[in-house]
Amino acid sequence: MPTITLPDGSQKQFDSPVSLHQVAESIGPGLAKAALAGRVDDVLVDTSHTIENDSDLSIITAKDDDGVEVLRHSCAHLMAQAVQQLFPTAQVTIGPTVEDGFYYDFAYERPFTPEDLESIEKRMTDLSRENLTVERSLMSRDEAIELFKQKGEDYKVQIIEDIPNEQDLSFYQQGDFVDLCRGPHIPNTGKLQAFKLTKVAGAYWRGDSRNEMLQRIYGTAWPDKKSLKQYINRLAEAEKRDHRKLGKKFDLFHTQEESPGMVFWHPKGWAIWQIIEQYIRGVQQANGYLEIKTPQVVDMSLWEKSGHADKFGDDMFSVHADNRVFAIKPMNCPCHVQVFNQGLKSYRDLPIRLAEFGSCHRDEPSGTLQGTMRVRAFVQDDAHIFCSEEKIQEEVINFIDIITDVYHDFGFDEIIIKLSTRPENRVGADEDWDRAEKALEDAMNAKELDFDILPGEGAFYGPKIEFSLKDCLGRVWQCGTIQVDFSMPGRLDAQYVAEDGTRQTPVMLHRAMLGSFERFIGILIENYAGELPPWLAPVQAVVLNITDSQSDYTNEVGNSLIKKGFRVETDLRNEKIGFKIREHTIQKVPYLLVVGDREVENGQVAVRARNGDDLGSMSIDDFSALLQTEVEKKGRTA
RNA sequence: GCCCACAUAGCUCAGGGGCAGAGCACUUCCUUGGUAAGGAAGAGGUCCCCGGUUCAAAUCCGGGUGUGGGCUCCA
Repeated sequence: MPTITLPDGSQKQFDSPVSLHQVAESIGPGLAKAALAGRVDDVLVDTSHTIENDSDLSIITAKDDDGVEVLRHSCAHLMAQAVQQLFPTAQVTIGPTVEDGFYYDFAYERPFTPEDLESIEKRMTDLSRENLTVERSLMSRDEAIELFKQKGEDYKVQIIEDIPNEQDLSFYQQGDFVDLCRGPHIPNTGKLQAFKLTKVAGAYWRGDSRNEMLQRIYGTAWPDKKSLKQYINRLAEAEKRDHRKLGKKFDLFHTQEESPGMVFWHPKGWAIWQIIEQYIRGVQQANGYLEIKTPQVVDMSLWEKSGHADKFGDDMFSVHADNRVFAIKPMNCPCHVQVFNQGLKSYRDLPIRLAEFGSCHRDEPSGTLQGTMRVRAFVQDDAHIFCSEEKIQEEVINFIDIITDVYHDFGFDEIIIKLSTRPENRVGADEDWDRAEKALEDAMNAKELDFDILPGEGAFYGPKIEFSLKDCLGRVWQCGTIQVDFSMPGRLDAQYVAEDGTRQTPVMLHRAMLGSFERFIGILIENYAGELPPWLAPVQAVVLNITDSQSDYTNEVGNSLIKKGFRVETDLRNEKIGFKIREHTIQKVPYLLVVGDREVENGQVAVRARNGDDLGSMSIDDFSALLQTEVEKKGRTA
């Protein structure tokens, strides 16, 4: 006689064990129809699940995140069923949900083509219309192995064999298709109304690059057609913002075959770069950093000593000269230690914060390159803080203050922070790790920051904090980091004289705010969809004459603004004013200054904002003041 | 690095075993026009590279390079 407590606290009593579906029906036929699964005492179950004892229950529909998750997972099964009907020799492996959708990996004798995807999707629609009941059943491990062996599903057999023997396994059957699955699943395939297969790709069996490659089909699924459409629109919007597309459109940079993974920066792209570099330089100067510059090409022996050759040798470019082998530096840290090592340092000198806009090259695998986001040559806003262990926390707190400020200046309000702790393979004593991890954690708690802990994800030489930005489309980009390093100062003989006269090895903190300029500029372009705020815009204003007769005045206006330090161009072309306005508006120039006879006469400019607003006519000084205010706001909206 | 797709004018792209196409951009001329495209003419190509098949290859086949989407990787 179970008493069931619903999320609103109300209770229902039943004379005998009831299924979730029956409970839902007792509440209302609408809910019964919408029910996809349920949560009984915090365990997700199918609607067919029978409740025997007093329990808390919430019915899950497509309005719940869990419901959408179930929907997507079931959609993966639907796809697998369609694939096996169309391609009977295809073997199923795994089919989990991912953000916004799902995938399923198949082993098949040939790759699936885009045409295959179309027919699979069509079959899925048919199967959904058949409204097949999805039934759960239990089987012993041995029975299950026997069943899948019979079906020739070698991969499933492997999966089942890895599951401990004692537990019974649950299976879900819909029509002719049965799959091993923990569930829960939707009650019938008719619930799947809004889905689309998106792409086919290779994926290694069990995610290991030594294993064979399977065929992965990705799909997306939503509670209704409208959400699906919104999702597709969101993808289209993201594509429009693609930094590679906009980089070309706005003439910021290009790449070419002869230099894969390396960027040719054009004047406008480099202008953005320089604005950012000068800004970061200013921030660092204001916070006790000393800027340095170290060589690109350094004898391999240093990299052997630092440990890089051993661990990253494959990723390092090298050059030969004088019968020696040199590495093109993949990181700046060993060079920074060399600078630290010049001259005897006292504890009074610490902390020493050495910063470099350090150009690094890494021979990344060709398949990983992507626009300016993942490249083989990049510049980091890198710095290394040499300090005593007691100072770690203070330095980390300072850094958190600086980086939050910097991100706000760039218009990012949502910062995601993660602490990565000791990995299995590591150097340094456990007590050192204890203290370092605690220092990082305490620093973040002192700043009252929310953060996730990623156990085992730290670098081999120390724990780290990673700072990621969420852009306006909700995408997350890892940018900043601060990492404690117990290893390198010792390996490279960094020392200082302590208060008691003994030689001590400093702790080194690796830190970056933007990560790489290449990547950060790519992120900015996509976040702003190319519509950079005035402080970052490569061209802040264009002065346009209406006819040739105003060209002298146009040049005067342009030059006087350039002299004030603004980035301004003139457009004297023999074109109609509407044409010129259109072109520069498309180029996302923040302000267009139109000059006709009226303006010449009054010594003014007619100001048009990028969004089309007419700000009226004003003097050049007034416009300068207006632009200056905008520039000082940086990316902050408040 | 692995799987799949793609590579044609400066850009976006169509075409396709038999003289290489469009729109925009570019050049010249006309036009001097007040807030998102004025008009006319012209120029522009090793159809990514190397092989093969064929009377004939930009087109079909093989290899390479690059790019895109994934996988692995990302100190």
